[in-house]
Amino acid sequence: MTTFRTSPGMRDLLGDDAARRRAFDSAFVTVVGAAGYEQIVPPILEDIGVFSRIGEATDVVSKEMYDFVDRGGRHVALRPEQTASVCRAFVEHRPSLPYKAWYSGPNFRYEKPQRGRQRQFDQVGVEVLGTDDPYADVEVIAIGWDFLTSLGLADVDLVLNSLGDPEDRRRFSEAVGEHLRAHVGELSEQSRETLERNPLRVLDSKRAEDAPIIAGAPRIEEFWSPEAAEHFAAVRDGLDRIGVPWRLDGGLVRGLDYYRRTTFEFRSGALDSAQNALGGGGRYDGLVEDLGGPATPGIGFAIGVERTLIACDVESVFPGPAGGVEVFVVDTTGGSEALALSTELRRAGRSVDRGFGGRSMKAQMKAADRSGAELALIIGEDEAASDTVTARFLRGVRPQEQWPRAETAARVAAALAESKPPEMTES
RNA sequence: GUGGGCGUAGCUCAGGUGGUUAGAGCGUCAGGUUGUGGCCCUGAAGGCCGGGGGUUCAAGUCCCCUCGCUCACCCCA
Repeated sequence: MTTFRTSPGMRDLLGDDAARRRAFDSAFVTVVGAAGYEQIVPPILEDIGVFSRIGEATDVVSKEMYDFVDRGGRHVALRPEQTASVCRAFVEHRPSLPYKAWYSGPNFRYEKPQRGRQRQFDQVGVEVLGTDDPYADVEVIAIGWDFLTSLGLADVDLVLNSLGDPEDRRRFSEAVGEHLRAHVGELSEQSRETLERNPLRVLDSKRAEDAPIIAGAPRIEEFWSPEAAEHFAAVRDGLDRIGVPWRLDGGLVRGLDYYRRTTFEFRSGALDSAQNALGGGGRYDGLVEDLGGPATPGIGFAIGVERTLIACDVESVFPGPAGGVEVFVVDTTGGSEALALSTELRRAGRSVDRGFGGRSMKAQMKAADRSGAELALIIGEDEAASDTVTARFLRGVRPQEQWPRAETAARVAAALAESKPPEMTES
């Protein structure tokens, strides 16, 4: 018999891992919901043209796309990221401005898998379309920062840069290319290859032999237009105003071609430097137009879920919820009593589990213990005959009691209310 | 895509230079307690040793191929 396992770079999330993933989402929703963002759920599959606009020169588009021709002859692809999809949806539906949206879901890139780099990976993110206000940049960055902080992460750096306007970026790229080609003999082999494809990305190199040449390279700020410089100054002032710490890095060049002006990255000191980016984003004022829409400015970020959870593990924060039920029903009369009682309690709003298969009381009690339940409700021959249940308290010293069957739901409610600490009231 | 390391029970791992029925801890199940979990004790189930081929009287162990994971590079979240 052949067995199957997950495809390379894809994995199952069970039990606690799935619960943690859900809690991660919910922490994100708390932050973006508080800022007036609405959810968008674009399809996972799009016409490949949607993603080509990310940049034909990028690896993400040129080498890593999961694309195929469907039965109708359409050339489609699984999304490698979601910004392009959101912009396509924006053009298709034209929501009112500014359009502030958040998303959470899987993306696909055909790469060699590694820890913190899956072929199917989840991202959460936000996009703001329709305003070029620098304080929109600040809001977006602050949301990312506050979200990571809310998870308990402490060892995170916000790295900031501005690529200027498209013309600035083009001139800068040219000047950098010129400089690097003048020193091509001193560059590392990898950087020489990168130079051919995208000179700016050489600035990202962390190899020691490249450092002196990079240090002597032209600096981006010399190429900023007055407008771009002013925009970036406002972004930095805004971050200072709300106490989000940042660090300038003129070498920050993100992987996708559509960025202009503000770019940023959240880096974790808890991860290896090769994969220390938890997420990042920037301004992409031309993308909506590239997708056939009206000239519309945009800014957003995406945060990698798996990688961020690894950082949480290293920092020992965000363990995720414990799970479990409140009540476990033990039935040694054959199971129909547990069926009836657990259904009744569930309909009354309690979380209840029970055993199957008519196992011994000892086995059922073990299961009750493992279920995490506060309370075990036991129905044996005696209880069935006397129309009662035995309530056994699993987490404390309270002795077990016998309750009239008809009062069970009310008694359970009272017992659970007593064992829980009083709810804190929001001020 | 390139190179290194590693694949033994559900999980974490032992298994010098090849040598009968492949082990431990944890977990699971059952019993010790003929109606009571956690602690303790006893027992059981559970592996074609990632897959295929080769060398050998004999392969978990050596060789080749392959798949997967992992690390580095590349790239990126």
